Amino acid sequence: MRKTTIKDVAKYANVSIATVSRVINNSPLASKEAKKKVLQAIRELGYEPNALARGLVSRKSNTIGVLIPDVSNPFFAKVFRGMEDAVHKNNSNVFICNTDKDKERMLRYIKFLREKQVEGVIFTSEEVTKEYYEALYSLNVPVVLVATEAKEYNLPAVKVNDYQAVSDAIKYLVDNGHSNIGMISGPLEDKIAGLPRYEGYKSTLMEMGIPFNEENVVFGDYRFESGKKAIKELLSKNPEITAVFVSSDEMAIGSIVGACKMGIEVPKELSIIGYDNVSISEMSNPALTTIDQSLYQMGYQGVELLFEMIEKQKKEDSRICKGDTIYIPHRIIERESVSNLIQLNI
Amino acid sequence: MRKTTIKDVAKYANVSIATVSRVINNSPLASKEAKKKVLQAIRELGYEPNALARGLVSRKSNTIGVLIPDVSNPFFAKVFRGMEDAVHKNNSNVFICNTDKDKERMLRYIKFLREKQVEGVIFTSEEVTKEYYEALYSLNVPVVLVATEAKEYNLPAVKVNDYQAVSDAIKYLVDNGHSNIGMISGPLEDKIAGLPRYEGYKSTLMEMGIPFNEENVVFGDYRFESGKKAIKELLSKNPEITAVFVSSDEMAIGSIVGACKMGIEVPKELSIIGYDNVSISEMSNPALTTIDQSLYQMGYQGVELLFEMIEKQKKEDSRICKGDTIYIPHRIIERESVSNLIQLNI
DNA sequence: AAACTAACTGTAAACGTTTACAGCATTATT
DNA sequence: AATAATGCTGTAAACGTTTACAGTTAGTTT
Repeated sequence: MRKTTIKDVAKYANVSIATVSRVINNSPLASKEAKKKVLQAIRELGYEPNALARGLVSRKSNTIGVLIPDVSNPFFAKVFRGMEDAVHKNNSNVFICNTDKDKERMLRYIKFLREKQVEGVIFTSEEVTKEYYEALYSLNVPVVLVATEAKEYNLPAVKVNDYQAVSDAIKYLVDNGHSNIGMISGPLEDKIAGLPRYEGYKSTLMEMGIPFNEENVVFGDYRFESGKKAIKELLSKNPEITAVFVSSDEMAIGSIVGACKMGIEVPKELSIIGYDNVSISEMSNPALTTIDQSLYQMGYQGVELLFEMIEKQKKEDSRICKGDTIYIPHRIIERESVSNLIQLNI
Repeated sequence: MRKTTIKDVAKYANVSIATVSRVINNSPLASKEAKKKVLQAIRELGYEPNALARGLVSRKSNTIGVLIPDVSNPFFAKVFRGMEDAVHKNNSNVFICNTDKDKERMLRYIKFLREKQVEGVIFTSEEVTKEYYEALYSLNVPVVLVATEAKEYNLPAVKVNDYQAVSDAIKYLVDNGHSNIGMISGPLEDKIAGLPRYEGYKSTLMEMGIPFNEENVVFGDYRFESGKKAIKELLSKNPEITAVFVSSDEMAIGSIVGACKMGIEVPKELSIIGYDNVSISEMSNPALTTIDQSLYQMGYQGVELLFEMIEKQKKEDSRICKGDTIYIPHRIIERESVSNLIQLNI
């Protein structure tokens, strides 16, 4: 059963296909009368233009691609939701690609996006390796990085300043009277969210006149279970710790649960501050004090930037799409998992 | 900058575009020699076929649409992840549409999917109203329902049997010695997840010889905050309750937190069982005992079914796509939020 | 009344593919 | 030796749009 085409509409309305096309795209070249006839025909036949054909001749697919590790992870889910809303505000669509941080999947998807003639792509939360950069470059469309950056390639990016955010978190703990501060970090090989946070922790401690001690940091993989394990390890290495900065909310909640199983009460005996402000952080018991990354906004803004670049590229017909990193604001969300030692001592 | 096309490849390899096309689609009509020349040319020119043009002539977009309330909700995120994996296993792509349970958005998206020539659509977790059904029907492609059903329209669906699942949950509580069992339900106007679960609760209670009491059920909206509020309301109406079935995990975790704030210990003084087995249910404290819906599998299977139907429709050239509801298995995940009264009494 | 303009309309070419069809060697069959 | 079959190739039409261009009509200016 063939779908209704522009030809059918033209015949039905007794005009040429050019006129129909003009009406659809409401060009000023169509007369009132023609418009009326055509609109009527469209309604009666239930016509809907074929985006494939449109895209082919206009060279516009109205589609962008999003490369993201895993939408089922609450962190990415939130970021993606922001992206999606921005995409639809711009009357466009999005192909989503879960890469699982797998090289082959990533490369396959990039190829795929090319075939689909996407007009831009968002690359989320992974390190931009040389191989990835080349694949992206060959796409020949604007690329925006979200929750990651790649200064060496000069790609535009939207993220929070991790170093600064962690630094603020540590200062907050110190302001609350803590000086024996531990950390549960992501892996240091992770150049995006691992290393910079670790360094933020280390430098800020030193800046505040607190000696840095390697024993006070333990590593995890950002997930719940690893937080549960890590807190035990940390506390067994140094039971004197009164507060710990944890590199992700999920892992932080793991630490709370882990501490609880050890009979340690949060925040009375141990303060915990997380990172991300993912929705589950309000649901933990006690509710998690954390660094808000405005994930939704990060996604939204990344896509907005992408559309600006697409617009710009179209005008200038330039091939190269460079840009700086835009740092979006972060802030501390005070909930229940950090106690104020100073107040307590008064 | 024009992209490399099949013509460029043909010229470069000194063959006709038909031959190039044959090689790309590895048709047996291409000779070994031609294949070699063409492949070489493709590699050197970095050619990638244009999916828009392909789709136009072959009338295949290799794309399906997913209508889903909100991917940033962990429930849907998990379901969607299953869908996405199934889609990519079938060498296809997916347009995702967050409807926010908003009628206008839904209708707009359906129109949209039609323009994009999707070959099938997944409709998730909402009631199929007459208006929606008609919009979907006009798409003229197979539709599969996931986490919802619509017997009156005979649409194929994949979901768990809510009534049975709730019934099992109640029996489980009874088996653990509870007889004063409350419920935090979704709204009864919700024909998909509200009413059936409420009825499962009511009937099973009666079946087990426990009188049903309207006072023992309180309503929420499945979200955390409403669970927190609801448990207070429930307990104030009837402090004798020893266990409560809560219609979603998020709301159940809210109840745990709410109870805790009231100084009531879960599960020692109050048992709570949830519904969904969303990833955060392992992260609550105590970890939540719940009914597993295999969300990932639900999404995966829904998409698999959709592809089968697309295949079938292509062969039979039939317009109508009817089907039964496939109930996928559910099971009780025993964690820490339900206590066994019988064991305790021994 | 001729020439020009304005406001619209239709024809046809393009977009980048797939594929039916016809054609041409080459080999196999009579 | 003529015919048939096989294996491959290229030409051209189609897919459903957009849009440059030429054409038509009616109204305005001279």
